[in-house]
Amino acid sequence: MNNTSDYPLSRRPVPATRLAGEGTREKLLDAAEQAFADHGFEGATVREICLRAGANIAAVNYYFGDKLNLYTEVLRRFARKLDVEAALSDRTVSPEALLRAIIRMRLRGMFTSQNPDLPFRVMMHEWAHPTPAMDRVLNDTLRPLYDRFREIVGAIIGLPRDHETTRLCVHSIMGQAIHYVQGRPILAKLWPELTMTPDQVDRIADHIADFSLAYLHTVKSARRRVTPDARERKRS
Amino acid sequence: MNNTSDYPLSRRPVPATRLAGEGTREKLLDAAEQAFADHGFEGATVREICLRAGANIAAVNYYFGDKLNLYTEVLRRFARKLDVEAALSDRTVSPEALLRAIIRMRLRGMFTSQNPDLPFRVMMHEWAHPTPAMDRVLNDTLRPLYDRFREIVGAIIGLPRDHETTRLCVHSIMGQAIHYVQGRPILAKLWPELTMTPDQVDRIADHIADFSLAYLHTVKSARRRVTPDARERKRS
DNA sequence: CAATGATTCAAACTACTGTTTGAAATGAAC
DNA sequence: GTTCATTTCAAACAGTAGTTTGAATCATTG
Repeated sequence: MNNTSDYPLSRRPVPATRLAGEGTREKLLDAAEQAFADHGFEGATVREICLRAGANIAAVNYYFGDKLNLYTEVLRRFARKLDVEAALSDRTVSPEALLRAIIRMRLRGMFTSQNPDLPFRVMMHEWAHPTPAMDRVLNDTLRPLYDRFREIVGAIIGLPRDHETTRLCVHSIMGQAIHYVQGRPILAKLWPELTMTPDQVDRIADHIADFSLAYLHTVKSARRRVTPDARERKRS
Repeated sequence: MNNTSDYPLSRRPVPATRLAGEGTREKLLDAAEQAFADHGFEGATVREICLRAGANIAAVNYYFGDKLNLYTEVLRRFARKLDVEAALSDRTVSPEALLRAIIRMRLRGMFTSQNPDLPFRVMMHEWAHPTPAMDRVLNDTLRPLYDRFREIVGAIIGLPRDHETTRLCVHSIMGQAIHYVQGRPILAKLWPELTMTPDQVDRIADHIADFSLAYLHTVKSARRRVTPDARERKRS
């Protein structure tokens, strides 16, 4: 009764013959992706998800046990798509170019793909209102990306990825990008011309890269001017 | 029935003698501030607010008609505190110093004041999940601050406040600061050492100022190198 | 003191949430 | 065609939300 981890009891044997069944399970996941991306975990309702999936209200509990398990499954599916982030593994280009490419890719995924970047939108909800399902995804998916991103930025400024300056820079960049997602509703009112056309999105991405690299290069050259291993400048 | 704007029907005459009554109304507002700052509009419950105010569950409806009106009133009260932003009006110091002071003040208010900056925290919830009450506050309170901030940044880079570059820079700065508020729960897991001590908060504020001014000064000098009125650089 | 209006209170009401239930439909295997 | 587990379904359940109600309390006024 307490154990929720192994839910689809009836589905465990996988009786080698199910077509319609697997269909609604998949449809539920698709509908749930959309709903959770739109309204977050608490905002999305099981009824809405089932309605959009063309399934009965009891379908969620039948296939996933409860809403949280469905949500966890959605996060897991997202994780599989996210973690094979092609650009993040490419070590042949300069870290500066990599940084620019990552920023652009993220923003494009958010605003210009035919159906917007659902994984990222769900993450944004988590960012503001974390759920119990977050811990696992955080460690499995988000942290590797975060660590890799710190390495890239660290490479640009010539500091280890654990250095406070590196982390502050990483969060400055993340903050800029996330801002356009998190604050979209209010941004639209504060800046009506911001319609997020593909052109505009690319310009925003370039701006964030330019804006950030200006400081990163400052740190880099400041470090060059001092003797290496002298890490106690900063915080004048 | 439809009109919700003039609710306290029974309170309109203000019969010149009410002490206990005004007391609970004020207590409700105080409790609501805290609750809305903690959980946002939807997350906060009327029952919790009344409990914290030591009032009956019906008190909210008696004094404010409904939850949304109470919330609007809270936002209005915040507006009165926010809009006389001392630092924002000071035009004697350099815009750079002003920018730095504003960033520091905001972050300090968020993380180190004895009771944290409730207005700002409520705004952060609005930022992610806007409510119908937002429109009025947006125009009355947030937009003037936003416009003034654009002027300050515009003064630094020598561009009008409506220029796209100015706006992009403004949002880059806002994004950085908001990031530490919005993403606090997840930041705490991604970066456990970030305990937001007063020292650390000041260091973050300085970093955001340094990070941003690096680019702003780039734009300024880039504009100096070209003939004035030539606005069509940028977006190489 | 009686009366009047403002305020408080406990309880119920309505609506919505996630969840459970038990019967009905489905479809493959014998 | 019967059997059997899987899947679907409508309905109800339990819990919580905001809101309403009508009587009880209180304070002030005539």
